[in-house]
Amino acid sequence: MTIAPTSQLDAIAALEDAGFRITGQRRQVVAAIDRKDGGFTAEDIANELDGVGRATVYRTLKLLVNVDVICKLALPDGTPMYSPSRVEHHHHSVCTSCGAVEEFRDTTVERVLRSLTREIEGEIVGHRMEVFIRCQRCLSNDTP
Amino acid sequence: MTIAPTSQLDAIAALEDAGFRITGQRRQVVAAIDRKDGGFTAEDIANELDGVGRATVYRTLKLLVNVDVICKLALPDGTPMYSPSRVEHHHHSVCTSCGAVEEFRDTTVERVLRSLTREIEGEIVGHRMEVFIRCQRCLSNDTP
DNA sequence: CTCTTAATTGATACTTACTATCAATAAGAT
DNA sequence: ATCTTATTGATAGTAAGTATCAATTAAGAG
Repeated sequence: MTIAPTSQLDAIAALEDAGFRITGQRRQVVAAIDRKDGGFTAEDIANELDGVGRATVYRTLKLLVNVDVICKLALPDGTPMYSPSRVEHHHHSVCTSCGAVEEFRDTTVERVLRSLTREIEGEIVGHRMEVFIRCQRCLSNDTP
Repeated sequence: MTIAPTSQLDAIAALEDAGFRITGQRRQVVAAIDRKDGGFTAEDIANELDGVGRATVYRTLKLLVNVDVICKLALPDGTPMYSPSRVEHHHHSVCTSCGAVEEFRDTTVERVLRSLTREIEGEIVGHRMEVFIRCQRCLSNDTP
């Protein structure tokens, strides 16, 4: 599964295209996200960026979710996580031990959703699918 | 899709089987859940039950999730909802307008998960799938 | 039935993840 | 360079819990 990396420029362009102003703070948040490669929390970003207010971090993350630059997802207990969104129609695997997030695309999932159209009353407006795993690294650490 | 209703007794038995004590408060929480038929929030239960402390309501809900009597799920924005769990291996459709929750069982979903075993590194320990809908009732109210 | 003891409870305070308010600031169109 | 409106940050508030701990009580033992 090869993935074209979402660059800083893409995220900024996405905000610009959606008609939002490009501010220093938004650049900083995007740059901080760019440095991550797995999942991250809003607090991670807020703590890392002393020059940017907490409210602005949360506002910017919400914006980036809306323009599809990042995804908001959740651990089994509901703890929220964010993850850069690189693949078009994707889902996530989240390691419940270390919080590592991977994207995966599976056409079968899309097929399931189409088949659900028949099963479910009403209009499907969205979905969420997360697979919880123990990643290779954590499994290795189990039996040292 | 016919569903065998989970009764009060089932929930109490599940707690008992798991080695928990059966208290008046736990009975009250279970009874309150029994009166619901779609989704509900922890606050719904807490407000309805004046004789039971908030902490106890939250503790009992967590217990009931652990013994598989109810499920905890979430709206697209992450707002938590609970729902009685009647079908063995199921997923949820949640109406984003009115919060109505329906369970559905789709064997294709299970097949997808098995196929993901090949795609995903690490050991799958769980998953979550929610389909967001606008239910028939809400769709009807759209165009009066 | 009574005793004993560990599980459970509730009041309170605290935490996490945000959201609202609003005066001050700064993008970016002209 | 100016002006308008979006954006920001400090602060306070909300939602959904969790921790603490003394007081209570379920349920197994006798």
